[in-house]
Amino acid sequence: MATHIVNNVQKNAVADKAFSDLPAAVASAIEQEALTTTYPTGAVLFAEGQAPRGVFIVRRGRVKLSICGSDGRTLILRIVDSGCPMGVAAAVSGRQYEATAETQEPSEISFLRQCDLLRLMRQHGEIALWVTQHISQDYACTCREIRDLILSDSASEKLARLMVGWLDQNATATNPTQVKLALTHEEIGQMIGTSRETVSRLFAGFKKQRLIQQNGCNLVIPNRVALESLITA
Amino acid sequence: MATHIVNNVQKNAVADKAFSDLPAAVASAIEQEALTTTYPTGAVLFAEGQAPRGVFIVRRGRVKLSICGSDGRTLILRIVDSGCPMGVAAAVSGRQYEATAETQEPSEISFLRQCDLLRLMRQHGEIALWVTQHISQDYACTCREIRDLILSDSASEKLARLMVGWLDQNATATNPTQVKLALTHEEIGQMIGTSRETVSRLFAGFKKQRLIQQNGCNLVIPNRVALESLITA
DNA sequence: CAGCCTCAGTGATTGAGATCACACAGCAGT
DNA sequence: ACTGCTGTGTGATCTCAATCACTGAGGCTG
Repeated sequence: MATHIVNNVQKNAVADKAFSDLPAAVASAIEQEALTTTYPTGAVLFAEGQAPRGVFIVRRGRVKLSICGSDGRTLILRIVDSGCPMGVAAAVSGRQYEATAETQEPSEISFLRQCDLLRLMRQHGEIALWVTQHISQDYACTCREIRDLILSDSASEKLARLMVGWLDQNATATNPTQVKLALTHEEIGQMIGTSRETVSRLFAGFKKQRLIQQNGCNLVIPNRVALESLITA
Repeated sequence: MATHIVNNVQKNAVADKAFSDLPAAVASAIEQEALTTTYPTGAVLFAEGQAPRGVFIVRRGRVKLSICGSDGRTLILRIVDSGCPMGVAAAVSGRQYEATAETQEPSEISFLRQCDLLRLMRQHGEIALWVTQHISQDYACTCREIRDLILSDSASEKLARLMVGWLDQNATATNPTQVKLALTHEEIGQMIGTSRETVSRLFAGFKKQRLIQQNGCNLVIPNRVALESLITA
């Protein structure tokens, strides 16, 4: 019973976060239309190239957004967590999904059908604006991604960049120098566009240089500035 | 006199193209608010990192959209031509411009202030939708860009991809196997993320393999299929 | 416990492309 | 003609990371 209550509290908190920038009435309009489901790890919500069916909103869990080349190589665009909608651009434009969304852990996902989304957008200007701002956010994020992949051809710079990004996300945590490492070396490689082996070697190198320490899945970055100095170099 | 008339005709045609998906009344609402100016080659309309001032719409000419790394290297996202709005995402979200826009030839550009754009979006649902679809189009385009840069680490594959893209844009031309080469090798390198010298060498190689012929700024691609075979390879 | 996964660490080799360093062609201006 | 300037073509060298090929470490299941 206790856990049940806790779950409800969490759900509401997440809902607030998801639609925090919308009037409550409008948010509940979305809530009514959306269908929420629980997925296991590794579930594919939608795949690159599919015709859009609607928008998925992460309520709980983490989802990996990636694109892949014909040669099978994968690039992870970003990891999406609670409160973020996915596939908005595709749903609005009718163009095919630009990426593949796959759950990284058991996740609770809300789904809003394309036609319902468009209708809601027409009815409520605020929703249209909300959608637009989320797309432009995704766009900006993708531009940063592309920049980080190009402006640094040294793999160590890319890794340093990624880690600094982790620190930024962690700014509010109790221990801001520590991040939970929820990705395999392979996945890290897919985020920065290098091979798994290179990531292994870079980790070893960073440890030797005392830039990072690792115990289990906890990554400690004692000296952020030192890491940042790798970036401009 | 004759040339003057021709110019007017072109302008109208362009305007039609720009707002072809909007009701005429709404399009003219935009026209009224927008301020059209002529820029020389090399003018910077807005730069990466600047606070957004509004949307720029290309009426005539071509504009280069690029992002650049701290080390000075540049990546050209795309070349924008008549009818396309630029900086929409930034104007809508209030986030800084994600790229730099620079004219590649003398160009006529309309400018719509951010506040006017937002007001128009609120007043006319169609404009909001139009904006949203343009952003999602930019997003999709950027995703393709990122894919093409990653899924091929051989430079020749990237160049082949780029050229096939040129052919696609040229589908309607009188001679569909011929494209006008309006970019320097340096710029081509910036589009596919390689050095100028590599582009030179690749061109030489392609000519030797009879994949392309070049006289002046005309590029003839006699055998599209052969070029495409480089891509999956 | 043995067998079988997935991850991680590390050496050896290799190759593609960056970089440096030229030479040259075309074109504008004084 | 002389001087710049910008864009191009090409050789020589070098460096970084991909790739191949292992060895282990830990976790799960039968």
